[in-house]
Amino acid sequence: MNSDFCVAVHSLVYLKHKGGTISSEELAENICTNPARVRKVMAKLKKEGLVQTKEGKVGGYTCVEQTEDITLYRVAEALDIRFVEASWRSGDSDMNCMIASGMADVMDEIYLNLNDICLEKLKMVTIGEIEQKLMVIRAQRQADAAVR
Amino acid sequence: MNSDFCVAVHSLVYLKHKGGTISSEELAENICTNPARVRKVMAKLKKEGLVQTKEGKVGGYTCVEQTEDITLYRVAEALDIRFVEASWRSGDSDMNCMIASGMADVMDEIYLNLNDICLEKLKMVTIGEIEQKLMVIRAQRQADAAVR
DNA sequence: GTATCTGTAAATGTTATAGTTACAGTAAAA
DNA sequence: TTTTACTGTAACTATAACATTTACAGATAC
Repeated sequence: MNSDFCVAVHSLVYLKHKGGTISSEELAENICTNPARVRKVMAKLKKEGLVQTKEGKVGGYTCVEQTEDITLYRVAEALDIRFVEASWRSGDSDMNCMIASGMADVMDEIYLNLNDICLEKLKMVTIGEIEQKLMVIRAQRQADAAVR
Repeated sequence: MNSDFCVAVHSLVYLKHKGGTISSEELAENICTNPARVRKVMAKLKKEGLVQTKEGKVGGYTCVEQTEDITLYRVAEALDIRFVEASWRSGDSDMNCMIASGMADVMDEIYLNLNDICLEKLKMVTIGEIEQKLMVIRAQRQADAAVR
C-alpha cells in the first residue's frame, strides 16, 4: 500500500486546524514530504469536493465549509486506496489444476472482502476526531512534562 | 504487504487436497514460484504446528492430522502478516507542532486497528472452505464448457 | 555411500514507492 | 502589463521492498 492516504489525512487535519488557505509547500513541510506529492494527492481530494483549491498568487488549499465532518472512508474513496491487496498472484489460470488455476481469484476475493471491511470501519472515523485526539495527546505530553 | 500469505494458503490447500508428503519443488511448481521461497514460508508454518516436515530422501511437507480445519487467522499469525500497514510515516515526532509530531502514531493506531479487524474476519475462513470453493469453481467451469 | 530432500543464507533482479526537477497555466499585485 | 507565487502535471531519478537464483550444510531413505 502506498502512503497517499497518510498524506491526505494529515493535510486535511492540518487545513482544518489552521484554517485559511495553505500552500502545498507549507503542507509538505509539515508532513515531511515534497510539494509535488502533496499537490498530486490534493488534486484527487479536490475532485471529490473534499477541499477547495485556488491557483495563482495567494493560492493554495482550503477546507470545504461543512456542517458534517469528513470521514476517512470518504478520503479513502477519493484516493481509491486499497488497504489490503497482494501485488503477487499465486498459480496460473492456464494450468490444468483446480488449485493452481483458481487460487489467485479466490485470494483476490478474500483481499477485496478485507478491504471492504476496512472501508466500512473508516466510516466511523472523522478528521475532526483525529484533530481532537492530537489535542488530547499534546495535553497529556504537557501534563507529563509538568510533573517532571 | 508481501505475498507469503498467498504462498502459505496455496500450499496448505494443495497439501490438504493431494494428501501425502509433497516436496517444496512440487509446491513451488503449482504456486508458480521457487522452492526456496516455499521452504522459507513452510518453515514458519511448521514452527506453529500447521504442517509436518520431513528432511532427507522421500522428505517434504504433510498436512497435520486434525479434526478441526485450519483458519486463515492461524496462518496469518504463524507468518506474522500485517495486512494493513504503511511503511511511510508522515511528520516527525521531534517537530514542534501538535499535528506533525503526533500524526504518525495516530495513523499507526488506525492501521493496527484495521489489521486486527482483518485478522478477526479470517477466523471465519478455513483451508477446507477454500478447497471446497475451488471445487465448486471447477464444477461451474465444466458445466459452462458442456453447454457450449 | 549416494541420492534427494529440508533449512538457511547471500547475492542478484525486479518492481513499487517516494523524491526531484521542470514547466505550462492561473491569478493577484506591483 | 509585467512580475510573482501559486496549482496541475509529467518525466526522470533514487531508494526500498520484494521475489528469484544459487549454493551448501544437515538429514534420512535406499
